[in-house]
Amino acid sequence: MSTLKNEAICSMDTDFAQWYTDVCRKAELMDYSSVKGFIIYRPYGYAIWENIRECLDKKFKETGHENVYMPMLIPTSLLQKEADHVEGFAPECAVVTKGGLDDLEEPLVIRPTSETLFCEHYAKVVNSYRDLPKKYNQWCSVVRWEKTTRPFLRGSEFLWQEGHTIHASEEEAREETLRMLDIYKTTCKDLLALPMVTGLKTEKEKFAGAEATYTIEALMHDGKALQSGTSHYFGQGFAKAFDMKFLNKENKQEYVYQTSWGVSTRLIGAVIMVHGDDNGLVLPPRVAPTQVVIVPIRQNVDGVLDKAYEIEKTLKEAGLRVKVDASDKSPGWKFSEAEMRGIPLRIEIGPKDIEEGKCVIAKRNDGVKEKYNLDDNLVANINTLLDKMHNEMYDKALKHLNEHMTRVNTMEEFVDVLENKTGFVRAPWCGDTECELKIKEQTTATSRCITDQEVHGEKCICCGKEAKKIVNFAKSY
RNA sequence: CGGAAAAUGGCUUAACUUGGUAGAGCGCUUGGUUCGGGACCAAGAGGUUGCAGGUUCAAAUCCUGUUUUUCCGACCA
Repeated sequence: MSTLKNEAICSMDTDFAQWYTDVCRKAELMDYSSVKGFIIYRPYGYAIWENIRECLDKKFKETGHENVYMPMLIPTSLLQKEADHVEGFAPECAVVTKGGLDDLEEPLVIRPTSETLFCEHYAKVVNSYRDLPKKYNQWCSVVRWEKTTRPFLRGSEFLWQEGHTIHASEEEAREETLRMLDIYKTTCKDLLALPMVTGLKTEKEKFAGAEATYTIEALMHDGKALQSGTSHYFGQGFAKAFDMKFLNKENKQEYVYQTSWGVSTRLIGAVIMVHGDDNGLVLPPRVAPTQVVIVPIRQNVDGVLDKAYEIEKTLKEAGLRVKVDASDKSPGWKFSEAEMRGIPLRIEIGPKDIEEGKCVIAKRNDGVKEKYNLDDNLVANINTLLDKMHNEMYDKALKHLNEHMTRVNTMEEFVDVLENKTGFVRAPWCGDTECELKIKEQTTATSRCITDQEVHGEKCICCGKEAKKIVNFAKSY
């Protein structure tokens, strides 16, 4: 492995925030627009999102969900129907007040999330238990007027999917909430090589209007947590506010049981901050827009480019996403470029290799270079390498997560671990929002999720009262 | 939203303190030689300095406002 450092990218240890920004821009994932918090998703960055979307969309459909599209604008009065919901979202809404040159009768909110729109629609179309469940999803962007913005992690506009389902029973809705949480978790593992910590949010952290919020939390390279997706059980809260009733089997009116769940382009931020290194992005093979880049060496020597294209054709036919870099840059330049963009495998092919009937394949995650025969096994070898890389990346991330998951019993330990070791800190908690706020004030750490660990007489690290839960705390993005 | 810093060809930047024709490196274009970790030669193109005002004979430079970005807090997916 070369020790060459790309000068364009700040090293992670020098300044992690700067490193992150450098990677986003130099890997050409995004660019800034002239409106604060609204970014341009460049082709390479958007392609990652498309791959995430494709994978999830398939799973949503397999589990009986249908895609729909709701309007972007919500009448203010509609957003205000559910008290907790409006209280949670009102401070960060962008509002349209003019149509053409005239003031609007009623201001229209640009959707920060679409619960209210789905509720209004569901209330109209559902009459009987025979109409249930309704399991809709939409892919769209939402707008939340954020004060501090960062590419992919927190934007004023971001791309996401929001699933909204209604059911005839609490049991079925709760099942749905957990099913979608599991789909998120397994997709993160199988597609993005991201291990997730999952659990229930506390009262303070849960979604505005939800009865229960489940979360998937990832641990970034710098020891901070990132909420990467949520799945909510709403009970009948919205149903009552929006009058979503159905006639059940006993011929009685009943309110529907509801869920919603979403993941966003924030997942791209997680991929960058979990897998990346000082040479740039490192993309998990299954989500990488380009899985293999072929770099011809001495490409103007007869037969070299032909061979490169021949390999490309073979790999493409095998369903791999592959590109030949036939630009007239030097090979070294191409290597660096491919590394910066996180392309999983790089095939080097030159006159010497062709003579030997071989090629060199370099792995992005660890830089290991090996020779492979240019024979019928090449595709199989590459697929093996890609799977191996995926597992190595997941295992490395999981190791990092496990090493930064610390159980403590006192406030002193809590502060010490948080400051010196970073990562998730597991601590007993009495269940009081008061204590959560105090912990946040003292340490800047927030509760990320409640674990399912049993409590055996431990005391709350904040107030010393009987603990009710063991909670994962962390500093977070 | 508070505190700090920044904005000059595509990128990194010089000139700003002390006002006087915006300079470089990389990248880009054309031609040629190269090619196993960011190659080289030659000839070109590209900026009026984030935006808006003000001061001045004269503004990248001084003043005011504003927008965007970065970092630190508060808020939040």
